[in-house]
Amino acid sequence: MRLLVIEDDALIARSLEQALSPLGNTVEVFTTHGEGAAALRHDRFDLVLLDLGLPDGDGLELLAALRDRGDTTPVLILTARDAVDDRVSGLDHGADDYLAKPFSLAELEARVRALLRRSQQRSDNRLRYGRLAFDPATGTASLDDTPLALPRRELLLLEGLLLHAGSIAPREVLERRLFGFDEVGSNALEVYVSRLRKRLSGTGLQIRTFRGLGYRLEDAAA
Amino acid sequence: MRLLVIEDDALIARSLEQALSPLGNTVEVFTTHGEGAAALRHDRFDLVLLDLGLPDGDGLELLAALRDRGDTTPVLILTARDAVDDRVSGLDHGADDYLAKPFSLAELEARVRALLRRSQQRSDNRLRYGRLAFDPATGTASLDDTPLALPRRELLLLEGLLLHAGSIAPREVLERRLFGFDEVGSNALEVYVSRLRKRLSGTGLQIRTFRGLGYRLEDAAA
DNA sequence: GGGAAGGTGACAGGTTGATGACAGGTGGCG
DNA sequence: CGCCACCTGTCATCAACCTGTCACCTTCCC
Repeated sequence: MRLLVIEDDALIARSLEQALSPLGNTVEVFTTHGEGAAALRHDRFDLVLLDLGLPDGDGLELLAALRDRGDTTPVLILTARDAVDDRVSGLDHGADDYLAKPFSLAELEARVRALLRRSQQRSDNRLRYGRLAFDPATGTASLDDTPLALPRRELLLLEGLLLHAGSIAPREVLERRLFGFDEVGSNALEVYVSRLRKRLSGTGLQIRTFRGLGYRLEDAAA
Repeated sequence: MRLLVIEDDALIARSLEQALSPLGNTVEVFTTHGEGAAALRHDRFDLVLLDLGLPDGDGLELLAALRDRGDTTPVLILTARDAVDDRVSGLDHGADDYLAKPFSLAELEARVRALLRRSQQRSDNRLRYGRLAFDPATGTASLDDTPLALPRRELLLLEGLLLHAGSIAPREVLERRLFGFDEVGSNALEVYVSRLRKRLSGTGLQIRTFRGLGYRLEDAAA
């Protein structure tokens, strides 16, 4: 798989490269939109990781131009945490998924795998675990294919748990996912865990606590 | 840096030692695969120089066993002749590089430096011992790559033991690590050793007491 | 045997996580 | 605007777990 990373922060670019290369991918890095656009015109990639917030231009234009040419290469957008607008307009402009900084490498890998899988087999990139699924494209969770109406925070929590499906989602990661850097001043995370637990009761799924570490989504049957 | 040399030819072993020690490394030499394997089970090295053609066993098996344990210590293979087969299967079995005898010391040094640099840069300064690993970056311990939920004090103790992997961790060092200068007024260390032992039971690892000295983490199999 | 070092079960007190309740906020709708 | 339903973060309270201590036992060594 050939991946193209368009990201100006050398540190982030490097960690992306180091995370994705071991999965058997060739990773190409460019630090400006101009270079990235040129690469996309002359070359074929299986996935593009695009940072919108680069100094030299509008990432959305790059994306729009790509789609106008009929190029359907999957694009995963990287945005700063609070830029919800970016995310939405990114998806509008034809992005396939988004990732808010800061993100964990596990999260990144999960998304990249999902996108690559989809582009290979035309299957969807929904995150699944047991009877649960989460579709990043529409931002909706579902249980047995029937949509779940979850409040925003609980949705974020569920998504965070699904991204770490099978392993423990660290407290800090979940906290950052729900509250960003807003430094919520109490046991808010526990509250949302509790609320989500209540909703999951009867679904055969449960959230297990790992003291000092975090939480893990589990099949109650196990 | 700690280097392990497994090589039966005393002359070669000596010249390896003499070439590598001046670079600031501690070099341990063993002349059989059996001894080398034992050393690798009980101790942590930054690099292993492994001669495949030893009379007492198959070096590839040693290498395979090492990787099966999840040990990613860099291994540089030495082979007698320009045996391409050995080289290929060595790399297949998880070796990081290969050197054919006879080799120049300059070449050896260059390869060793490259491997050490790479392993350092891997920012993977996890401590390992057998199936156990501890990542100082996240402050988490794991067994076979699944995180262990350990209370703080037991985690500190485990970390202390891993820091001295292969050798005896002195009592006072461990006490200082667990309790700082708080001068705990009883047999608290023994209590935590006992608790950690209980948790390690069934993992194939054990904590052995050295009266008047301290404790050492050991592979129960040995 | 006797003394010293270490091992371990039990316990009180502290800390972390879980959960119900509540007040303020937000957005829809007349 | 006023009402209502619902989402959010905080707190009080409770449960689970961690921590250090002690008592008493085992092991080692003379």
